[in-house]
Amino acid sequence: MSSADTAKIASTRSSTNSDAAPRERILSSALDLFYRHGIHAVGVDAIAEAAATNKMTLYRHFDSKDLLVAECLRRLAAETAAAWEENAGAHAGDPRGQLLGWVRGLGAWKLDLAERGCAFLNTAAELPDKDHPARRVVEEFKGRFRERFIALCREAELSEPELLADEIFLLCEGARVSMQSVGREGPAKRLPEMLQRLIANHTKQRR
Amino acid sequence: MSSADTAKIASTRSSTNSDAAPRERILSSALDLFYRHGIHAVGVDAIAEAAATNKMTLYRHFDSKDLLVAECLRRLAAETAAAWEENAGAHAGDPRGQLLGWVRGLGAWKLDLAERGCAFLNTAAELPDKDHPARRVVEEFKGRFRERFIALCREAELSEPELLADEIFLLCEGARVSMQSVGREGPAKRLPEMLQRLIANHTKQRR
DNA sequence: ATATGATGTTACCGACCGGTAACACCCCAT
DNA sequence: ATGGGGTGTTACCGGTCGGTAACATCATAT
Repeated sequence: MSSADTAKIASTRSSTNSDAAPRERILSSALDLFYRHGIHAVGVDAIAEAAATNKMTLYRHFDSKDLLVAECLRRLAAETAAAWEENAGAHAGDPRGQLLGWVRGLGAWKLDLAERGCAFLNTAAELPDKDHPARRVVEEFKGRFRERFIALCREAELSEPELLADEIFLLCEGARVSMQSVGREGPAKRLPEMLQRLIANHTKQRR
Repeated sequence: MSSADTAKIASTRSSTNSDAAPRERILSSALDLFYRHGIHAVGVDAIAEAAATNKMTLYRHFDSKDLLVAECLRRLAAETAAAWEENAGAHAGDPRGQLLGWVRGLGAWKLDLAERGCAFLNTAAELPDKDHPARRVVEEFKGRFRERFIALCREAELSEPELLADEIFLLCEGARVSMQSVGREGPAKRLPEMLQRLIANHTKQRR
């Protein structure tokens, strides 16, 4: 189909994540390659090579490529959840602070290294099959993400918490996904500003 | 990789778009299949079969699958542009009416048949190569989309038109893309409400 | 030292996919 | 009728990909 795909895939495996267990190397390499090149475009051989191992050990740890994809997303979801918890810990008992902290973190770095958009949404775009193991991870992750916003908006006693949370959710989703179409300097650049204003508008009574 | 893919692809080619020129049938069939199953998952044979023709005539009209994908998106972009023009005509000289009209149209049907999200964004997710012919179509389309919002917000003399337009843009993008992760009954359901309020907030002077 | 488990190596299979060649066909204009 | 252009049919090629088999190797624990 396209030009040389596989040739230029195995690139940045350099020093990151060496001397870890093969399973971990495979997971992180796969996550990286899937994100940068897409799932269909990355073969298991390329993953194994990037992880400094081989296809056999890959299949000893993962039953199939599909399950590997799902496992990658589970790992990414866990990392994101950990970031959430960390942010929650930094603003314990202060839901509004948590919300604003998350917004600040979004602008600081989350979006800068998201040139290829959201890994979960990209996966959903590539795997339309509702029964694919990775799809369930995507849906569960995004669902939890949304619920977390709702809970936070409620706890912060902002007005119309559900509507506000969903608006925040959509803005975040749009920002990540827009990286790939209108670029880093596009609308996503002003996301923190939008979110801060939005939250301010829902502070105190009504608007 | 997955289970039987190709088997259940050629399904709904029934009565739609018969008796048209082969090129048109191929384009609309390809657009439909690409959207529902993803680009990588749909082979040219499946497209030809869905278009009630064969692979040879497909390749007589399109030099490669990649160019077919790009042409499909060009067609979709043209259709969307036509819808814009139609909406503009219905509210001639009334930019605010155009904006609200578009918002209303969004809630009415645009999102209902977008179960697989945005075709442009899905394509970008599947084709990370910046030089792919389809990517250019995606970027150009989304860029124009954004600019249209900006122009409309300016003409409607809303406050902070650029920021508002980008917020509308991100909300729309988020809504479409969220169809695939949190479903039709998720945040996207309240998109029109969000947009109307947002526009109202930027009407008159300041907030 | 030796047994055991995890890892590396090579080769291979079957399936699918994008793309092409060669040829038969059919419709329509002259 | 007789072209000729667009279309259908079949068969094929080269390459890639997911997944497996069989065997060699290495490290560690007892």
